[in-house]
Amino acid sequence: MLDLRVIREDPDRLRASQRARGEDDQIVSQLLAADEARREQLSRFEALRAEQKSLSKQIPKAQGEQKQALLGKAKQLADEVKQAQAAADEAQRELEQLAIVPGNLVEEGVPSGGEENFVELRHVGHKPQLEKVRDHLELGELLRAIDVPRGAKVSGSRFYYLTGVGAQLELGLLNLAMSKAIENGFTPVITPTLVRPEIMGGTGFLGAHAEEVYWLEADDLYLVGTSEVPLAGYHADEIIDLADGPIRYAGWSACYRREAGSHGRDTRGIIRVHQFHKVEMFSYCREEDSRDEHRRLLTWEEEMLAAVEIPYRVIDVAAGDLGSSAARKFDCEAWLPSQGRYMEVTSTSNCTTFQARRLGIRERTDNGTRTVATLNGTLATTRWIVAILENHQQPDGSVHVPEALRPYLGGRRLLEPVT
RNA sequence: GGAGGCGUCGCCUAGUCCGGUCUAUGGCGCCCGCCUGCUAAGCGGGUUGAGGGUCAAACCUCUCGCGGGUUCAAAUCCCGCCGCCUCCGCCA
Repeated sequence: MLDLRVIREDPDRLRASQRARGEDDQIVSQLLAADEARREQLSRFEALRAEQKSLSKQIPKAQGEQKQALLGKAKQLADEVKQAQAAADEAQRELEQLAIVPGNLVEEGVPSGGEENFVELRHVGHKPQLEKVRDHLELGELLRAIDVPRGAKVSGSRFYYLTGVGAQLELGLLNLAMSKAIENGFTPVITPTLVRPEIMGGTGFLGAHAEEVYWLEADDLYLVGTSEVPLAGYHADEIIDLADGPIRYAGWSACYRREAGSHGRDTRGIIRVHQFHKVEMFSYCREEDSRDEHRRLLTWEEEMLAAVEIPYRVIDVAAGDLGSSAARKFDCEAWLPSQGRYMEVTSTSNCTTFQARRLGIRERTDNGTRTVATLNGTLATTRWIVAILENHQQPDGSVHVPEALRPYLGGRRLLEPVT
């Protein structure tokens, strides 16, 4: 949700932001009108209510006929107050419904356009020179690391088992990510993965992409698609202290996605699955610090990619592909030898105050409180195994283990096919 | 799953039975000022948050876990929900 003050004071900025996203800027005028209407209804209600209050004070003192007269008057006034309140509530609701429509104000410098209009910022690492390329699933099966048929048997399509070195690789990768996060000052957190509707909605995941989210009807709980959700909810309705700098959490969780709109995409292997694990960085900071914090999150992501020796590129995601809550988003995409393309492995978003406003996360200032900024970024996920297997494959189907992961794989430098 | 108890402005707490004088009491902590060689103590004032309003104030509305209801009037009565605690049952 946007700050209404921004809309009042600088509607043109919101119009420009809407256009950059490729969305309608008419909404801005509608918002201003709704805001004005709400203000009128509210002041009418407040005036009536004040009158009612003073009348209520006179009643217990009055006697006999005078009291009866006051009671009659009060009763009439009570009806008016109720009507005025209903009108004010309605105006408020209308405003809120409009206010959730526009996405976050796009940060300056974001490329405009849609999904394909991203800007490549840099390429890092070297693509492997391979004569014969096996894809991650073939390699995973040779290593007895990935078992898709049994995943499908037990749970359906887009489910899988990680077995043997596959399970070790996953645990190692996530542990490495956690260790690095802790070194960088993050507090490690294992989060709930079932959350209430307010939290899911407050984080912005029940908007356009509600279809992506699993919902447990019997309990009215949602399965999170990322620990960003419970980490954003962690300080919901709290006033936090940012005097000593950003508050940083590294969340470890299972993630669940319905992948409802992606039939036929990435159907092979474990690139796009319903359940995976992720270590997610999450920062709370002051709005004016959020740009710097965003760059730091990106740096930490790149350090992690360097640690597992994967070639990647960094892209600056275009305005139309930001999703509603991000003001800017950088993705790191790993090279995928089997497909000759890049695949998203991290994504870091600066949500500025967009999420925190809905969730009521503020800090104290000299005159009152104000909404903080939230940011998130991926540190490692199950999908990384795809990039690790493919980029480190050897001609015989074995896989080189990046040095940083060796401690988690019994010191092994090479994973070899099981015969 | 069963039974009972609880939720008040940072923390603790009075108020809830019996609706109006609650504009929510007191203490602790914190902030400002006064006083006192320093410290401690003492004295006076302030101290939930949100939305309006103002140059700034004053001031107005909402806020006693959340939502609804009854009433001229709700912290107080009624209903629903959420959370916490105790005991019992079940369970990794």
